[in-house]
Amino acid sequence: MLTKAKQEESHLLACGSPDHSSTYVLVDGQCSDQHDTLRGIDEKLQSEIPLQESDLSSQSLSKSLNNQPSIHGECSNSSNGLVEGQRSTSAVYTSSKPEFSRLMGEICLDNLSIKELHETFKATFGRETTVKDKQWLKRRIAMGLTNSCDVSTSSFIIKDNKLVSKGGEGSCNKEAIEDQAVKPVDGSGKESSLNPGSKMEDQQIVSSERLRTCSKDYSCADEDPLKEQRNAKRIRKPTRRYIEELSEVESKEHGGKSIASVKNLGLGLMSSRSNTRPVRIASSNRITLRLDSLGGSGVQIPYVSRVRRSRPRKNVKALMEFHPNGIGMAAKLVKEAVDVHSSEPNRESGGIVLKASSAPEQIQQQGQNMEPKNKDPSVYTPDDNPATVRAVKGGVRRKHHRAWTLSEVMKLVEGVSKYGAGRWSEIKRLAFASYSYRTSVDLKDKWRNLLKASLAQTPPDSRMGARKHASSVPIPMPVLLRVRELAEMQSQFPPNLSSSKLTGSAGRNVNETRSGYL
DNA sequence: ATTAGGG
DNA sequence: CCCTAAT
Repeated sequence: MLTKAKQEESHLLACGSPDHSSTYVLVDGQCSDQHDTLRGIDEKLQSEIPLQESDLSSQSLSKSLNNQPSIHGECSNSSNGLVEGQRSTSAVYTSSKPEFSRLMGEICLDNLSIKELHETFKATFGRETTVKDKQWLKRRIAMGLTNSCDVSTSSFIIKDNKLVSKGGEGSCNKEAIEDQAVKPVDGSGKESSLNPGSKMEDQQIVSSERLRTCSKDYSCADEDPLKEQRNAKRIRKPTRRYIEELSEVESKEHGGKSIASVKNLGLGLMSSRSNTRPVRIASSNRITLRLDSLGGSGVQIPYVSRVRRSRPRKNVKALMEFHPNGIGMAAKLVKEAVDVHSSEPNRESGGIVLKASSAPEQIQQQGQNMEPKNKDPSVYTPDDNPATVRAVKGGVRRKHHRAWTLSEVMKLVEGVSKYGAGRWSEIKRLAFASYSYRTSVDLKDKWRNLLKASLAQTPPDSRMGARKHASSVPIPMPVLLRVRELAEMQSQFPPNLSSSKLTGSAGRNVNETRSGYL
């Protein structure tokens, strides 16, 4: 067992970058300058390809496209062997990935006309292309869909931005490249230097996870007493909310009032605090109102500038029991809020307040979270910077709403294909280890949306001109198709854990297969 | 602590 | 996204 794990680990390490996420360079109409630049480059690239093909990208390309059939073969062999009695979900899901890639890369794309290729390209990258070269189109699309990152595009992008030539690296660090693609010259060095750390982390997590999975598989015999799920949805009490989602209107009004109410309540405790931390009343609406409705005592609590909520909320609830009296509770809450600020600096709460004191925490945060900001040019948002929280305006939004990147989506899809829909925590820990935002719930939600989209994509282009959906990333249809496929598949073979009482060889194959993508 | 669903 | 209920 242990030795096997060791082997796998080393294999993993040998495979180079564990981050197999895609590196397609997306650009869409929103950034017009880049758009134009890229457009021009498309043509340029077209002619450059032969050259690069000969040296760098030819092997990587062939690796990404041609190598997979072998993996696939190996995989289907193993699964055929063991699918007999008890089905191994792992094996099944794992096999679907290469299948998909091959499908995309060879079957689909090969049969498409140039026009169709153009459409697919547009769907995949969110922009048009004028390139006529069928091969080139197929490759780019396949790349975008396959998550393979070693391609000519990377080197070329960097070249265009006059960045240090990363082209030498056969294995590309996607995040670094993407960062640089967006924010070429300035302080990006900091972030890129941090990347190796994340890579290591990723690897370690993966390998340890693999161990865990393995042992679990062996320990669990087949059990199927509860096989009813999937049919009946979980029934739940008609959910009763504490308070309706605040409307902007309400917020405005309370923004001004809360000051007064605070003063009236004479929470002197605040004034002492206010020396250290600038008062932020505008943003306290939400919590305030919530407390208000909870306590019923009309308490208004400032300072709690949109705290992470998950933690404080618990406390609020607990406190409610013992402090029907609003003031005492309020005091405690304030303290809580302060604690949160100091110990858990995060975008939501931190922002402004932290800016006053010092910034080192932010750096640390960046390092820990390895937030690949602005990975995707096409979904670039101006206030994407965690530190650049919406300051003045009273519109403290929720979690800043990070648009899902195509690469994120694909990671998600891949994760679901590997671990099954529903194992969000697993997917979170593995596929999304480097994305600190994106909670498992986020993943779940996104998957739900993807599913919806994939099922309702029948009318491809009815009316409703292309005005709205340009804002968010247009999910490539192939991906949607895969989503649908996975959904169907998983409804048939519920990812009932245990699933595999694999024989040694089967388990090994599964793991090896998976590492093939890393 | 995680997951499913409703909002 | 957020929130609650269920597990």
